[in-house]
Amino acid sequence: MKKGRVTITDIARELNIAPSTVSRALNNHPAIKKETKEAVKELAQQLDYQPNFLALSLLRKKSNTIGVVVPEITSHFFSAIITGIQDVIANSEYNIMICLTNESFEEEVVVIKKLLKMQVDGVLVSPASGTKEFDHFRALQKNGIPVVVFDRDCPGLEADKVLVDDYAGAFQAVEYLIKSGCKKIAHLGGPPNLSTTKHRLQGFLDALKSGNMSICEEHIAYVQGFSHEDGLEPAMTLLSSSNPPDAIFAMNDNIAISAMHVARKLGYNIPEDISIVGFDDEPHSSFFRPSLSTVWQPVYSLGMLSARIVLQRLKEDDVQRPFREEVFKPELVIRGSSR
Amino acid sequence: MKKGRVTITDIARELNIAPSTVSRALNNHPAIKKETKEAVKELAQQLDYQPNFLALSLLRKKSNTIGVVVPEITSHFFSAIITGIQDVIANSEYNIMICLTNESFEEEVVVIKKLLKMQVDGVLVSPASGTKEFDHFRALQKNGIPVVVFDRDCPGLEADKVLVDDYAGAFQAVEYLIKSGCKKIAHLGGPPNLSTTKHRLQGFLDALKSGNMSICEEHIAYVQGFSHEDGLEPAMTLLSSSNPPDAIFAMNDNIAISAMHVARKLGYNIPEDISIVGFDDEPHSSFFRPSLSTVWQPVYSLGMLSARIVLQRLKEDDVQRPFREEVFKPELVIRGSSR
DNA sequence: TTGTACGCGTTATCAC
DNA sequence: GTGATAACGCGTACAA
Repeated sequence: MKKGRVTITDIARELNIAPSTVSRALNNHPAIKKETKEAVKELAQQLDYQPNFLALSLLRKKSNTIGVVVPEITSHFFSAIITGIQDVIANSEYNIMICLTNESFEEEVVVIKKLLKMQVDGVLVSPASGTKEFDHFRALQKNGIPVVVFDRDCPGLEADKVLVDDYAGAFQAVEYLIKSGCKKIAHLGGPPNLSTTKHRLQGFLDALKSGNMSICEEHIAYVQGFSHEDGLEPAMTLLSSSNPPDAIFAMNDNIAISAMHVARKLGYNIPEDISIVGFDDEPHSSFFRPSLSTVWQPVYSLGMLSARIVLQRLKEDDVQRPFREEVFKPELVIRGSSR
Repeated sequence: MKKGRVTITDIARELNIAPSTVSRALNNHPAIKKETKEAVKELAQQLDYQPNFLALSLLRKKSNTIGVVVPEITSHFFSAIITGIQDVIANSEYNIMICLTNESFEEEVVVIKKLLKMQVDGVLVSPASGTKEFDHFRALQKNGIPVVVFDRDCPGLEADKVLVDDYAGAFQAVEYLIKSGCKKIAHLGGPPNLSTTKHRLQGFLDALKSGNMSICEEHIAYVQGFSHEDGLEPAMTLLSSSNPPDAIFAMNDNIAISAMHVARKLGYNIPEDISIVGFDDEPHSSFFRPSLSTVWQPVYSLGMLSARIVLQRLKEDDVQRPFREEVFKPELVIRGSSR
């Protein structure tokens, strides 16, 4: 009973039986005398015996850990997804290990290597905005580690995927802006490489086309990142031009809020002079004045489903089921920032 | 070279040497022939040998993992702290395991047990709002696991602590409100048990006292949680009473924003009729109209310092240095929601 | 019904 | 300089 934790050997010695018997008793092995079993269990309880997780992991070649790789967690978007993941995993035998890439491809590669070294059993990943190659993910798969991609797609990578129909969300938002009478609709897009950026842009373009509106190149701008600050300059360029738009469909709520901020500074009335629509529906977005129209995404469900898919893969083990691709439908939420 | 990962035994067999020699070569043991060393390293590289983390952990009785326990991560506050922690830990030999308690004492106990079972080497924790006893944390310490408490204090628990001077922050905010001419200052406090709630309340009370203002019980209300929704009803009660306040000092930005929302609905002009000050300085707070006056906290630094302290404890090992208690100073940020 | 022996992958210790 | 051996804690095939 010294410093170290109590092991089955300690219990065995105490009871004058073999460690293996203790092991069997603890694991409810059928062929074990009721009395020994009870004696063992009682002593184990009394000594507060805890099975050694590390030893079990080594023995089973299974760390019971699932890696979760995300660009960042300070936005509500990813933190809500992670909460969904966590709530599912917490009720399983697994633990999750959250890794941040800070939107950097290089850091992502490092993190994946780390997870590989740690022998995680599965990985959930939303790639960094700079990630164009996916060989690091394939390296996981080659080692038998199932990979589930969520929110941001990895084109060409064969894996389970849980995505959002960004195209439909964007299309719906822009279609609504057209119907509400906007004639010059601009788009503040995200980092160009991202699947979400591409799909939302395409939804924007197709909605314009289907509404017989002309597409004006100068009404499309891109932001460098996803924070409020990243939206200020592009919004300013857009709104202070000689041919300003009368509506903005922004990549996300932060950017939309920056645009609102800039628009007001320039003397625009919202929504009278300009309509603004965001994407994500962050909790505080409805508290702005005017409250922000936006596209809601089922973030929590997205996290939960991603986690469930990994757990199922882990259960199947060797069975080779085809990859799943689940696509959630976002929903337009009309509030005060648009006509 | 079948499914399993390549081990030092594989390399040893290939080279007709002993596994222990391979181990020494890989670890740059001084007494080892240059040629064997090079041969081993080359083959290891070629075979993409990865040391087995699990085996090492078992051998060293050290998981190289640090547990991080927080109530939630959807607020910017905790997610920014975690980002700070992660940025420090990422440059060490350790990994972090983030666990959410959802502000529940019961879940917190479960999570701590899990971390104990996983044999984490250290734990960073910010207790749930319902946590009043700390025996589960003491259980960690008894097992030789250093505990660092951050942001929310655990009174009576002997441990390293990284806190914020909530009292000073609150005092400063309320003192400012008094100086700006407010006569009836209300407080929207948090869940009563939390150290942060208590200290901010005390700062509020003492500032009133030092300003020779009377303290009006009906101008103090409490919210159940920290989201926008939690602030609506208490704010409504406060503002629709027969004796409404002309200023509100709120527990955090979310609650302050709810109060602004309610105030506007009731026809108040901000800040002419009522001043509102929050706490936290969330990134979007400056984008509200009027922009929110609030108390800024050095969240990222708080996370970094907490992580550094744990790392140092882990390095010291057996040395019994006295516990540290670091207190960060918050800063009042005056913006448009106050006179 | 229970004990013995072995292996999971690695390193430290003791031989040679 | 290098090889054999033990040990970390556990589960299990095999033997009794």
